[in-house]
Amino acid sequence: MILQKDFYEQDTIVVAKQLLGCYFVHEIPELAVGKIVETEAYIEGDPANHAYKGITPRNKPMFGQSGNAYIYFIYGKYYCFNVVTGKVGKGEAVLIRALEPVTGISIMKSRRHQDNLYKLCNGPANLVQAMGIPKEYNGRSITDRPLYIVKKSFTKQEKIQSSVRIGISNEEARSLPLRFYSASSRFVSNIP
DNA sequence: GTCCTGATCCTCT
DNA sequence: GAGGATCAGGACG
Repeated sequence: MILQKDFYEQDTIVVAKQLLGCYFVHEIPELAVGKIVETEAYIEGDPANHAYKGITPRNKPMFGQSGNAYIYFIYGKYYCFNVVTGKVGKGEAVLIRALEPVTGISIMKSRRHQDNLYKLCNGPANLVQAMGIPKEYNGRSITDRPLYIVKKSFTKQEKIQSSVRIGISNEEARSLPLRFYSASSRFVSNIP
C-alpha cells in the first residue's frame, strides 16, 4: 500500500518516526527498493531548516503539498532527498538518511561504485545515488509510481532510537533530538 | 558583484 | 579523527 497525502500531512515528527521500517521504492529504470532505517525531521521554527527564513526559489517545494519531494544540492556534489510533511505552508519536511537495500542491489552497487552492502545507502546523498533518483523529481508528488513509499509490514516493530541531527552546527538546532533510527539496524549512517 | 557556509562523502592518518 | 573537494544559495554592498 502506497503512502498517501494524508499520511504525510500528519505531524512531521510522527511522520519521521513512522517512516522507519517503510519501503522506499523507485521503479525506473528498474525496480530498486530500500527499507527506511534512518530519518531526520525539519520543523517550523527550527534554525537548521532550509525553510526557516521563509520561502525562496530553492526551498519552494517545502511549502508545497505534503507528499511532495524536496531534493536539494549540497557541497557542490551531492543531492539529498526529503518528503514534505505537515500542513501546507509550514515548510516542514523529513530527510531520508539511510536505507537497508532490499531489491535492485546489483544496480545500486554499480551506481555507487561500491560493493559493501552496508555502505550502499548509509547517508542521504548515498541513497539518492543508489536509488537513481534524479533531481527532476524535486517538487513532484511521491504518492504514486514511479517513486513512492510503501507502508511497513507490522510483523515486527522496530525499536526507535533518537539523537541530535547529523551535520548541524547551530546550537539551538542541536538541542532538538530530531534524528530517528532503527536501534538494531546495521545500515544507519554515523553515530554522533 | 564578492564572500562565506553548508541537512556530505571520501581519503588519508 | 581530520581535511579537502566543489558550487549554489544567501547575505551583504
